[in-house]
Amino acid sequence: MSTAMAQTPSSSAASGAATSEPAASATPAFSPLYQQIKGLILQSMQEGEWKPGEAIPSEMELAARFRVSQGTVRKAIDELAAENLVVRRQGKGTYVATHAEQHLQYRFLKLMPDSGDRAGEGPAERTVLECKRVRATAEVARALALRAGDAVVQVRRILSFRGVPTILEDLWLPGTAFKGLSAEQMTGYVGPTYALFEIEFGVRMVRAEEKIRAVGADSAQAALLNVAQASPLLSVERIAYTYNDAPMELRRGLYRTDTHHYRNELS
Amino acid sequence: MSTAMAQTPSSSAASGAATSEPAASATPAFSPLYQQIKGLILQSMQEGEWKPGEAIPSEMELAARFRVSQGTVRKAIDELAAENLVVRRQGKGTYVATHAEQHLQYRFLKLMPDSGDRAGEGPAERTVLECKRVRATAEVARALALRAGDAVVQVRRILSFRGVPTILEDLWLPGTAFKGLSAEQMTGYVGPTYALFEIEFGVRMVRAEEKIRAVGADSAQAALLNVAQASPLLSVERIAYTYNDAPMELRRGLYRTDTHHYRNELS
DNA sequence: CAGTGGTCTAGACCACTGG
DNA sequence: CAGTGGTCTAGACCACTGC
Repeated sequence: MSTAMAQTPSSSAASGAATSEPAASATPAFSPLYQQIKGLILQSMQEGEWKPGEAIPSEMELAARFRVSQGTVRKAIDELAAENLVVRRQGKGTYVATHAEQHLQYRFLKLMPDSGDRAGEGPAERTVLECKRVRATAEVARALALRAGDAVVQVRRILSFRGVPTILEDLWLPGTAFKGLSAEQMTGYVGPTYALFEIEFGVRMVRAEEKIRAVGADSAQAALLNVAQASPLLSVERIAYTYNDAPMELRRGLYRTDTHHYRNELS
Repeated sequence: MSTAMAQTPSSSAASGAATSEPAASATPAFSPLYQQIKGLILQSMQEGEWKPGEAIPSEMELAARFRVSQGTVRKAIDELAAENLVVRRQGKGTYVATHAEQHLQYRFLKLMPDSGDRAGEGPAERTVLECKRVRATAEVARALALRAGDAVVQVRRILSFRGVPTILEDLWLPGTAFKGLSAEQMTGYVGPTYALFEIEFGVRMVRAEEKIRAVGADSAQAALLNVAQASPLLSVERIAYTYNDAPMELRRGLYRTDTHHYRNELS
């Protein structure tokens, strides 16, 4: 699996060399060893040393590589696991999380059928209405941390369940990272769209923020979703981020909530 | 538990560590020591040994009490902290979480002003329209795990921000636990409603589930929220639970989302 | 069986809080 | 200063997976 392990530039992590930095930069920043280790593991994941779905080295190996105890590596991995960046499997190893896994499939889609059984509904049927390169509007540029006018890929599609159109959504993706994304690709790919992004473009979405509103369907939207004009719909605006908190997708969804609901758990 | 080793008094931690309590025993399943400790701490919180806002014993004290190492207690508390049941403060101690704290105030209210600054908005102004004892409908009974016809307290109120009515909500609470709840109490109390529930009725909400939909305002709702009839509103149905996963509140909110939005973070 | 993650211990030291 | 939570280590053993 992992190739060479010599590549550990800051493996000075050895003897608690945490603190003493040149006082020049006003950063008294003390960060615990395990946080530094976490950062190094994260960095290796970003750089593709271990790809989504692959196993990372065992705790023992990582402890040796970073010259720390297994417990310290463990705490670093604990945090990565808590953030869903990594999945632990007892007796097997620790794996880089991926959207291409059955049980983690719809991690970002909180819409559930009122019956509560999403599995019984089968996979969503996708209809791609549009997939084109355009220039970013000011708004899209702001959301994606681009400049207005930069190239973006815009996708419009409908998701249906049991043949009933339920979600109408528009996606905007940075043009450079998603060069070559086509309607055929988005239609034909079997599995979650985010898995396609991982596999074809090497972009893994790690977290997302959503702003939810109730809106009335305009005539075009109503026609596409097969509801009456002005019907109340759930508007879900999502910004999804990759590893560095870099925004990589803006998505605006309109959800029908006559047969489904958005489910959220608070704690 | 399996170890028979002298250094691993796991059984004594589970049963013998019950110190003064009756030790509900009947601990059937096998679970790690730290999970058992977590359960015991939880139990003490439920029983009111330490009340919301108070400090629980130090890790060392708990370790002695349960006859386990500090590390094991630490892992138990780590989980409780991750579930927001407890708050750690370095150098001071570990405290039972409470809704009566400034920075944890609106833990269950995800509606944000579009400006993003909820603090700048000031506290919500509450108008209680109704607070009465009624008999549970089948639906309310199901949500609260009661029997249809059982007594419940029903509250209807409006929350306004900067004088603008923004949320219309109905609450249903089990009649036995909330005997004596009055409109004056709900109006006059300074602080989150959940803090009032904690202090006056000893009921602490620990987690909640929400089902969100887009709906159109009927004429009565429209009048109360000062919007046009059929305006799209966010319908938020919440069931809040106490310690034992016992449902203690059903709440149906209608949120205006023309100036606010429901903010959610996915990971 | 060997190798992985998971639990538990014991002890050391660090960082923060308050009197 | 003493007491708290926070970090780190080293070593032991347990539970699970696969060969």
